[in-house]
Amino acid sequence: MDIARDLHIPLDAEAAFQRQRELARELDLSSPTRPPRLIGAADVAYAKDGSDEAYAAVVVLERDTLRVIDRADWVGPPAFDYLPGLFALREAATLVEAFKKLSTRPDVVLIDGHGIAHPRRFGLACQLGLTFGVPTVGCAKKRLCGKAEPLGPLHGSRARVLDKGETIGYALRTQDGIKPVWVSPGNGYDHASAVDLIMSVRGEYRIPEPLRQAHNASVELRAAAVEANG
DNA sequence: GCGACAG
DNA sequence: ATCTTGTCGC
Repeated sequence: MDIARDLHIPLDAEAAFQRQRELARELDLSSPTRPPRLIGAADVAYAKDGSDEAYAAVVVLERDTLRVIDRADWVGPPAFDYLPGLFALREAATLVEAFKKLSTRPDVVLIDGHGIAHPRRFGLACQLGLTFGVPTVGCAKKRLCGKAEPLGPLHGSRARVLDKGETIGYALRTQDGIKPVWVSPGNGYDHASAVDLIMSVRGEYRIPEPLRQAHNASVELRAAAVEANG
């Protein structure tokens, strides 16, 4: 799967900000044309010691069974230090390499981070959506920007996230009495479809099952590397 | 000027 | 993200 498009994101922070604003205009935020059957998810773990090593994992699950049917990974150094709002500079390249090794083409990929719920409306999920050429949805564990309206205590409760008068995403309760996750379109999705998708694969934990599997895969990848080396 | 700040 | 110490609950 080597259809990765080069977005030409500069490594200079200010130039990268500007490029994010440009690329945000290319996003397709309409509802997906067909219901997804194969759900991908991507996550990255990092070395516990100081070594500059990233462990990227992408998995593909069948939506009906929530079973993993494909996985791919990549290990190597991240290109950039983490900076809020420039998360993709650090994480995107590693996930692209893993994604290219996938033998299956998912209908949508869940990303551990924000989509348009981002200061310049171009979070990691947006960048990967354009790069992969596959629809993406962002599902973050914490808010980056904007303000959420109050939401109910039960699973399925949701509240708009507003930033500068604009709806940029939803806080979504995936389980009763558990902290919400933060859902926003990456590319090829609208708000309502993104929230519906997360609810349809929420599984039994706060983190939706595909992302939980991707997280496990990246952590296991790191464990295997420690096993092999030092 | 003072916080806030995906992973 | 990762580390850290203890605590609460199934």
